[in-house]
Amino acid sequence: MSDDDAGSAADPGAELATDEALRALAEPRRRAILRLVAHEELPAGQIAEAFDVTRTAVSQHLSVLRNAGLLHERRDGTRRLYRARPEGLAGLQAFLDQMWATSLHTAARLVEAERGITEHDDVTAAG
Amino acid sequence: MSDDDAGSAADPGAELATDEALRALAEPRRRAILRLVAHEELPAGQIAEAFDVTRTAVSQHLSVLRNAGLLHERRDGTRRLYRARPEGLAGLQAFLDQMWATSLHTAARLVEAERGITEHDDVTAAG
DNA sequence: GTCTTTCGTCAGTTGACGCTAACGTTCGTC
DNA sequence: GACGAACGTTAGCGTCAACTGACGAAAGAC
Repeated sequence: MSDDDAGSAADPGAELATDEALRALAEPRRRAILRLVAHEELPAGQIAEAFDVTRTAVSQHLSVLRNAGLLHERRDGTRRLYRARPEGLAGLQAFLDQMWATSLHTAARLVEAERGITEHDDVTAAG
Repeated sequence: MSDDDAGSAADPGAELATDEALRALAEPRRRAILRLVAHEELPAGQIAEAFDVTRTAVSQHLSVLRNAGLLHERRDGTRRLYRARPEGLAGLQAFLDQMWATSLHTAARLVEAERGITEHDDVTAAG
């Protein structure tokens, strides 16, 4: 908490959750897994069969996704059924919405300011 | 394009753009930079001063963000002014929206199916 | 109790990424 | 033309993350 944290978010807790979710989604294979279990609930083995990597790799991906709050796990005997967890995306939605609104507002403001310069009008409206 | 691409998106081009944007946003410092230039247009040097890493590191982050389409660059003499580019987030918005809708729909469907099992009623409504 | 199935976890290796330091480039000034 | 300022780029290094193979744990079948 010094002069280092330049663009800090309003809620640090939400930022941490967003960080995990973002890091989890940054991997293409994890996004593929998420898309797979977004359509239907599937056991780990069946998810692993959909890719040409080992079960181990898929299992680790599932752990990352689950820790990020993006996956819902349900036990069924020896099997573990997974499905996407919509709530896990809420933080990202909020992050993107705020970023979108802020940058759009700034862009509009800059365009207006530049138009004021190029047209060389009186800038009584500004301020 | 074999049995490997399990959860392929509808538009492969959009997927590539989403991948770059997601990888760019996975880094906390890059998100901080993006938040910084979302509020106002800033030269590279001033952005670098906001963090306790070298100009080089910040410059590389700026490159990543720019290549991901998340940043707008404008020359002003020797200076280069940066601001967030809202359009770059559009692909992510679409990705999240679709994922959200699909997983929500699936979750509702599964709940309904399980309710049909537990209540053991006639399932004439299903289908 | 024993065996099989399903799945997670633990070392170990390899590739990717972020950081620093040094150098090159472009622009403005005198 | 020479100099300084503002940035980008490259090479090298350390670290983290993804992958594989081997092992362990939990649940059902016999």
